[in-house]
This record gives sequence, structure tokens and C-alpha cells, in this order.
Amino acid sequence: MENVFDVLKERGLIAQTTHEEEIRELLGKEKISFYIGFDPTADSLHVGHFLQMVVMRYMQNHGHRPIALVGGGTGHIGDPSGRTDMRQMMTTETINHNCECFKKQLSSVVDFSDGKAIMVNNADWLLKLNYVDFIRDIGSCFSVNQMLTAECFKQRLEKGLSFLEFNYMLMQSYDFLMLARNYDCKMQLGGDDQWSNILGGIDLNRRKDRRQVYGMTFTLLTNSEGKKMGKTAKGAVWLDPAKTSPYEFYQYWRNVDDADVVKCMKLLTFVPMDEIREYEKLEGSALNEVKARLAYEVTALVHGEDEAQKADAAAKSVFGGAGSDANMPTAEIPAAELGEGMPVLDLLSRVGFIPSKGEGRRLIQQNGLSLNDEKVTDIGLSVTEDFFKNGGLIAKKGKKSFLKIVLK
RNA sequence: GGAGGAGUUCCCGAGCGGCCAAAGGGGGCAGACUGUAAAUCUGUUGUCUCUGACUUCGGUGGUUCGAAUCCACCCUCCUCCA
Repeated sequence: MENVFDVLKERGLIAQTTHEEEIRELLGKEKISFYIGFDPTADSLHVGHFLQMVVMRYMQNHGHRPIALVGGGTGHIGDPSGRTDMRQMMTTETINHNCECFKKQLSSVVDFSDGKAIMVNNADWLLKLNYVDFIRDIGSCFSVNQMLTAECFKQRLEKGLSFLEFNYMLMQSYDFLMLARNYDCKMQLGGDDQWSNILGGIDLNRRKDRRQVYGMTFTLLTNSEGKKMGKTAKGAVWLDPAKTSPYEFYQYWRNVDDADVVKCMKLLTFVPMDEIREYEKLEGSALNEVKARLAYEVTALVHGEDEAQKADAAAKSVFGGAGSDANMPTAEIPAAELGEGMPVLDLLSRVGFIPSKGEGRRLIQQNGLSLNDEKVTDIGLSVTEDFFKNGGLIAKKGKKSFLKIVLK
């Protein structure tokens, strides 16, 4: 059997490792338990986490046991890494709710049956800690001088860093200690921004228990310009279909930069490297097809084959002219409300296609709005039943944004 | 605890008591060009019953015919001192 380490490395997933040789050897000859932490900052995971999930699956496929750690305890603190502002404080209820949501989403990619993977919550040990005991036992193992040299704190030292957040590293290190003791966890994985926190845990394990544990970080999902991917104007690209619809999700990947397609394919899908190497040779408009594949694969992993096919079909009908419009995002409007005719702007803002009438007005003035493929030029246009001929009225905003409105 | 400084529209950042819905940049949106890409150029970017009206400049009060601009108190953040 091939070594996972080589697989991950070939795909460009690995960013840093604490002991490259030893880790490779360990993963090759032993089935180990490893962990990745997820902080419950929202009620859904997003594509950044998805990459971690993919890694878990690779590891799991090769016989290792993933421990998904949800940060019910650390969520109370907030990780300052990669942040320039302080995190919002969250209530215990919110945190618990978010942890619950994570479980479901993680299960879609990672197999939690028969103890093949387990999920633990660090609230179980963090929340009952006694301050003085903790500071004496754990705090004494950390050097402030050393912590301050960590990149993640450097940035924050200029902006301001509260003592609360400064402690995050200790909490996460303590997690690793607990997991190593109670679950025989040998390795911590995480995004590359977690490097210093992971190192902290490894040092702590050595100091407290003289135990050798390992750490490894993964490439952050950034585009060719070095910016984080998975963010849109509306916010993060979520895995929860209620927050980011499968269609939007699909479109996000369908529209990645040329320069990023192959990279995303390697990082976010299980498409074999042999195929990816063929894609790597492509250039120019040929890449367009690769984007379609990428969008399909990632959507299928997150939302299932069915949803991926629907998104794909919807995209084809919208952009290719072919296919049905059955899977296009749809909104309904009661016939009674339409009455003898409704002004376009009222109708579109009513179904949420335009955020405000002012924006709709501007859209029309700039020739960006059409109904059933006909440009709307009159702001006062009244929409009547006649517009809903073939079961629905298709509103189009710019080139990429569509909505089918159905009369009910 | 003491002394200063700052809080402006999605973000950064200008802003003389009236000509400020508020310069400029970024981002967003639309148009042209394209490959549902990038780059580029153009327009646009508070809301509405849209050539006018209404609501915005940390919060609350006040001065004034009139305040983002002045005053008071409060909140938050930063810098220096302890």
C-alpha cells in the first residue's frame, strides 16, 4: 500500500512538518490516531475546513484514525492566529449549537462508524480546569519570550492582543496533551496558520510526558494572488446548503481563476493524479472544461452527486442555452399578489432578486436586467401573467445571475 | 490611575457650521471585450412614492435659523507614563 504521506505531498497538501522523515516512516508502518481541531465560530463549516476534511479522509482511507476535535472550550477564547481584530465573544449556547452542526457536516466526508473516526469536544476538559492549577502545571512550560516571537503574535502585538487570546496557544497545546494521554493521539494536523499552536502542543507533550508527538500543516487555500479563497462579497462559501446553495457553491468553483484550477483540483478533490497531470498541460480556453470538472467534483463531495448534477444542469441551461431550466434557482409569487400587473422593481425586490429598488433601477438604466431574455428598458414596466408563459418567468441580472419566478 | 490621540458610508481614508448622501482609493455591481477566466476601458455604488423627499458620520443630550463639523457627558480603541 502506498504511503499517505506521499499522496498528500504529491497533491501539494503538505505545508510544513515537524519531522518529515519520522512522520513518513510512522505513517507507513503504523495505524495512528491524529487530530484536527475545529473552532465553532459559526454554525457551519466552510471551504477552508473542507480541505482539512479531505485530508482526514485520505488518512482514514489509509487506515489511520481521525479525531475531530470541536472547540467547545477554545471557542470561548478565540484564536488570534491570522486575525487582526479580536474575536467576538460567544455564548455557551451558541458554541454548543455550532458544535452540533459541525458533527453533521464532518460526517459527510469522514466515516465515523465503528470507531473509524471519533469526535471529541475540548469543553470536556477545558471548562473544568482550575486556574491556579493550570497556570502551575501548564503555564510554567511556556516561555513568553518564545511565544512573542511567533509570527501570529507579532502581527497582533502591533494591533493589540488581549491576555485572553494570548492564552489560546496554551489551551490548544493542552488539548494535544489530553488527546495524547487519553486517545493515544500521535499527531496534530491543521492549516498552516496553526503552525505555532501545533508546535506548542508538541513541546508541551515532551515537557510533561516525555512523549514524542508530531505535527503537520496543510497548504492554506489561497489563490494565485495569495489571497484566501472561499470568500465572496457575501461572505464565506459555506458547506451548509441553507447558507450557500449547491448552485452557488458550484458556481464558485466554476469561476476560479485559470491559475488556480489545477491546484484546487489537487487539494479539494480525489481525482487521481494521473488525470490531473493531463489537465496540467492544458492552457487558455481549454481550462474552461477543467473548471466544470472541478466544480462538479467538489460539489458532489459536499452535497452529493444528485445536487452536483442539478447544479451542472442548471449551469448548462443558463449558459449553454441547452437543457432544461428545471434546476435553476427558483422563487414563487402568489398569483393574487401579481394581480393585474406588478411593477418590475416591486416584483424583483419582493422575491429577493435585487436587494433594493434603487439598485434595480440602476441595473435597468445600465442595461443589466432582462426578463425572458429581453432587456428591460422601462423602469415602470408592469409584469403581468403573460410573462409567465412556460411555467415561469426567467429574470436575469448581468450575465451570471438568474432566477426563475413561478406563479403560484 | 495620569497625559494625549482617534472613532465617517461595505473596507481604508478626506471632510472650512450652510454649496455634504459626504473627496479619493479599494471592493462590489453593470456595460464593452472574452472562455461563466484574467487584464483593460466605461458607468455606477444609502433608501424611497427618484429632477424631489427621507435616514446616515461611536452613543445621548445641548448650542444654532442650520451641525459629520461647536459644547457636555458616556462608550470603545490606540499611544506615552505608572
